[in-house]
Amino acid sequence: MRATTGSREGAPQLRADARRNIELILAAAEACLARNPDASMSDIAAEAGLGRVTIYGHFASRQVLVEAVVRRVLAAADAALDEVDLSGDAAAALERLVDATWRVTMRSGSLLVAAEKALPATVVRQAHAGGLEERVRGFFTTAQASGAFRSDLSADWLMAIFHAIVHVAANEIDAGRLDPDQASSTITSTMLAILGASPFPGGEATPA
Amino acid sequence: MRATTGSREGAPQLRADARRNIELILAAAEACLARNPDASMSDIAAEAGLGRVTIYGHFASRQVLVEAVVRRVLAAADAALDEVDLSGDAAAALERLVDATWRVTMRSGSLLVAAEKALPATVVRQAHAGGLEERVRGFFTTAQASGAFRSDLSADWLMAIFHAIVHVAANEIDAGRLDPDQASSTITSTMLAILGASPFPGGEATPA
DNA sequence: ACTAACTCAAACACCATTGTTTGACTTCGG
DNA sequence: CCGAAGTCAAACAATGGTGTTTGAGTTAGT
Repeated sequence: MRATTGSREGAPQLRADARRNIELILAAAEACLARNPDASMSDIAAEAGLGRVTIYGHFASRQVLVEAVVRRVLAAADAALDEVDLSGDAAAALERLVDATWRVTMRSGSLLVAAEKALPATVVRQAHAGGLEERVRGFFTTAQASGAFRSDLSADWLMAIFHAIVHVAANEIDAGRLDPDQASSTITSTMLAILGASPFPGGEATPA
Repeated sequence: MRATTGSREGAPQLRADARRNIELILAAAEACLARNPDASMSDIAAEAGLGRVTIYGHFASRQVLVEAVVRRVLAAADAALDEVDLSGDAAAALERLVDATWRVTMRSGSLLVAAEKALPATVVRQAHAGGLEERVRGFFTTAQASGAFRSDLSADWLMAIFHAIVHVAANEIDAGRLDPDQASSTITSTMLAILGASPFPGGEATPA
């Protein structure tokens, strides 16, 4: 091996199987860490069907690997959320946002926990800040400014609550107390209540 | 030492300093684990100002110690919440409940994480179930039945959201994005919105 | 004051993990 | 088909945790 890059640099021209294995490793690491943030390199290697040493051939350390996985997942999330139409009726836009966020979160699982444990914490926040957070915060603030959402709770607080509720839904499903099919609508309903907005026509049922 | 009990059993009649040290250990473990769920026995011993071996003299293993701490904290929480008057106006009762819960949570920190990592998970849920959860769930269900809170979200979901929001508040304070003095009122305001209830007279400001 | 209870530092065995090296083996690419 | 690139099992050192033993020192209780 030349330099245990793990990312693109000059142009080492990796062989085809090497590139394929890097992909396997990243996918395996993503799956393992989503299940258990403390997954070891052996676990990941086994999941990838490769030798543990092979991983070190491409990623210099566990930290480097975790960082690569986090970047990858966050990039995918960013791309997925970029597709979401946040214009038009705020309540309808929120439902679309929740749907997309929910799908993304299902894939990531406890990966964020692994990240915050193995990374300097500045890396995690910086990676989140680039695009992802800004997009959601922008949606909340403009909807607040237009009067569609209440303004007495800060956009930061709303974002934090939003993320937390999504995670709660995942936990509740895991505990068997929430039907997976109802997760998205339950999250939307809860968020709409917090935001002080009426459900859009055809959306959630209004309480008596 | 006789039997490394850690709890009451027959009646070994511990000496005064032993009893005092057990108290020190439990307090130190509570503080350490609240800070870092992975705190080692050495960390805890240092925090208590005792030798590591002394801990093993009273608690047979790390798991036993963590379990004891969890029980202790949960008992204290249960006692604190037992003091709360949950009768009368539902919104006012909620504010009292939030206040008490917030105070309790401030002390526990990430201890619950430590518990779920070191304990068989059945122990944790069982310990929670005894009194604590039942009291809160009971409050939600009766308030829902009386029409004070919306009924289209399950009491389980509401409880989970409640706990999550309290934790979010702690994190946001930690990140410097939330004023500690406003935490309790922000939580109350958010929960009232979710519950579809109007703030009680003299409570939170209503959004336009 | 005397004894039993308790504490504690040091050293031990044990285990899981990370990260490295070696040398034989397999596969890609020209 | 041949050489370079890549893989991998085995073995290695280093680290850091848990749990135990020992033996000497300290403290409580009577």
